[in-house]
Amino acid sequence: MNKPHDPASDMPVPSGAGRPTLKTIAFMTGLAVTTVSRALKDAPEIGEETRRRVQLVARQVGYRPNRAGVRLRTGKTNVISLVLNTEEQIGGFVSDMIYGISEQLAQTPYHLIVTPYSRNNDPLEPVRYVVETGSADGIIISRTEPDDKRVRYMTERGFPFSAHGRTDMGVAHPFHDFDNHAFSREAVARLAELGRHRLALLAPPSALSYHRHMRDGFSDALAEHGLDEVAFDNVTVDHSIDQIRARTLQLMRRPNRPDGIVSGAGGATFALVAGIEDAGLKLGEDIDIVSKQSANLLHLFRPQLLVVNENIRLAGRELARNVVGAIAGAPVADLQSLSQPGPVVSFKD
Amino acid sequence: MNKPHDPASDMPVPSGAGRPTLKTIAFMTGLAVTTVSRALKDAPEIGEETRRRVQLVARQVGYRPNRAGVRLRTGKTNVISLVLNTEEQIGGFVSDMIYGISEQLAQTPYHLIVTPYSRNNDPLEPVRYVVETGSADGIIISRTEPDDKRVRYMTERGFPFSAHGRTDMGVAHPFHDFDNHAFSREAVARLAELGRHRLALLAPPSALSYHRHMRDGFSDALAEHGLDEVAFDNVTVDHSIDQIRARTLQLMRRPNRPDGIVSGAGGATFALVAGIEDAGLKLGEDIDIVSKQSANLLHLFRPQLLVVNENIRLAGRELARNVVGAIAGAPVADLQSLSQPGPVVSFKD
DNA sequence: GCCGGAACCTGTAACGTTACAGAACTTGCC
DNA sequence: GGCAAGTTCTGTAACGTTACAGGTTCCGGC
Repeated sequence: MNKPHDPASDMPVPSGAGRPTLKTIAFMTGLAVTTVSRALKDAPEIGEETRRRVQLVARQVGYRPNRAGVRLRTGKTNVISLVLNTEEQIGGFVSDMIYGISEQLAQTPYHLIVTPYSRNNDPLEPVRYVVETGSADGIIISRTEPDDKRVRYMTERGFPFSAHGRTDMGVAHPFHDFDNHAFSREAVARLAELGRHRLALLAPPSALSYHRHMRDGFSDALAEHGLDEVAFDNVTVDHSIDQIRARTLQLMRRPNRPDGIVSGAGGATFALVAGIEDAGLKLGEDIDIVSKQSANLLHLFRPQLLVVNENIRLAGRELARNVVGAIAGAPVADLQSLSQPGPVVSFKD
Repeated sequence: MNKPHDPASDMPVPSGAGRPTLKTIAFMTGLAVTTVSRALKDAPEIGEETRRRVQLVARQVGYRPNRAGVRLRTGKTNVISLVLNTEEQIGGFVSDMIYGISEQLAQTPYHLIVTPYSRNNDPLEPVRYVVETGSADGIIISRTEPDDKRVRYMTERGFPFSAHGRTDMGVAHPFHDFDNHAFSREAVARLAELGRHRLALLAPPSALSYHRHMRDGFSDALAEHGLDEVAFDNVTVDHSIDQIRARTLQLMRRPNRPDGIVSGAGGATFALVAGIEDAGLKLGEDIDIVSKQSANLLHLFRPQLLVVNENIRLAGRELARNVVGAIAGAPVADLQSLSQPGPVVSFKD
């Protein structure tokens, strides 16, 4: 009666609306959908002429693979998730990070999706969500801890990720980090050079990995130069401006106040300086500060500040590169990088 | 011979690996996949008990709809795209924006994806990409222009979006904006109050919508208070720190230099102050500045600064709310909001 | 007893893609 | 001439979901 699968009879291609699919190209070239699919990804079993023909047509009609189709079939999402604490510190840290990641991903099929969590939530929660629902192929985390639940979770499951910061838990994993040990060593060395003797450190929260790095560099350099430490550990760079300012004021009123401070974050340094000036002391005379910064503002704030720049955009690029590498199965050793601090910069004319 | 579709024989459910799908729940409840799908979305033609049973099982096994499946079938992506210029100005504007959007989207099925473009690219390009590939259900744009190609493009195609900033092209569309007209009026009023007579405006780039708003508010208030304007239009808040600083120095060296400045952005104010001080002038004595800011840093920078806060996180929330509303088909009039500036804040003790 | 309709459920197909198993045709070799 | 192997293409099925078109059961009314 009726031949099954008469290709002309079952109207394989929608009238012209919508964007082109493999079916559209198959219809135009007279080939099977499978062939088209393969021709577009340069599979070996496709004839040279066919391949060229298909790719030409695909380009002409502006074919773009349907992400949902690919994702459903292959499980590959072509998405990288950046997991962020939405109450992160002052100073525009995150913008640069995102720009860096975007920059790097622009040349790949990956999209960047932002997965937030708030401070009161478990940082593992968003990671678990992404892994369990398979909503991304890889994750970028920050605020890494020495013994990090998220790193353990993803490592155990073989889920590709990259961490902003190292861990200390005996697992090799992709990361990018700034060498905070070198930073605080350099900072102390500079303060020693300036004849400062009693130094304090405004460090990151002790839960985070780079707390140790910065603190160790600080201590090592103190010993090396024979300087004294003034304890300043009731506050971190993550505290609010008002808290840092108030605690700094307290500190500066103590009889054995520091004459040099190393600050781990540019935003915090604003508050630090305010506290110092609240105490009636003068930057560059009574005390010197070496501060890390990611935005280029401190030299305008007080030209007496000594500054070390941290390039967060670069970190974003590296992290994106690493997580893409991890997805592609590159060896972990190739996916780890440490960014060295530049020189301590002075602006005193 | 063999009965077709013996439900027991064709192993409908994978052995236990992977996460649960509708099929899993269908198998567990003994219902059809269709029924399960409907029960989960509270369709009317499902029996009360069945609905409860299905929902219970779904909750127990931690069912989450496969986004790719939904997307492929319905075309709905459950994604909002934030289109960003990756070379945006100093000051961490974007972080807060993203936090605000995330916050708002957290209570919805929407994910946030960041779609970047660099300055040399056409701003329409990423928008076209998202619309053409259907990679999001809605878009948030910023840096809105009075006659905005992107707004026109999306409006013509009926693609849901929300703009950070208004347009002036005779189309009603969702937006959130800060009332920059009110800001500059207030700012001028305050400077008038302080006895300042010759004012300059550090405005946003003239291509952007809020340039006009801020400039008009400025001019209106000048007229109202009988003050003079000192031209300062060879530089905008988007210029680099060094450029703003240098041009400010030039400005302040002119014989008819201003004794009051209104600054449209916190980051630019840093450079502005630097330029003023380069000229040997003193803030609060020779000149007063009223500046908008989104990060809370200016009062630490110079307590003499007068400040108006702009809540970018709020803007993010509003924009997210608006674009979700637009997707849901809410009337445009409900998707427009204007944020009023707070009072001019002073920190001189 | 039969019909109409409500209430509730099922089966099929399709979204766009790719894995897999073949099919058709060519070529080389004995 | 026949057959194995290679080359290049095709067809089917499946990923998980929902739209749509039924199907079955039950009940009330005449």
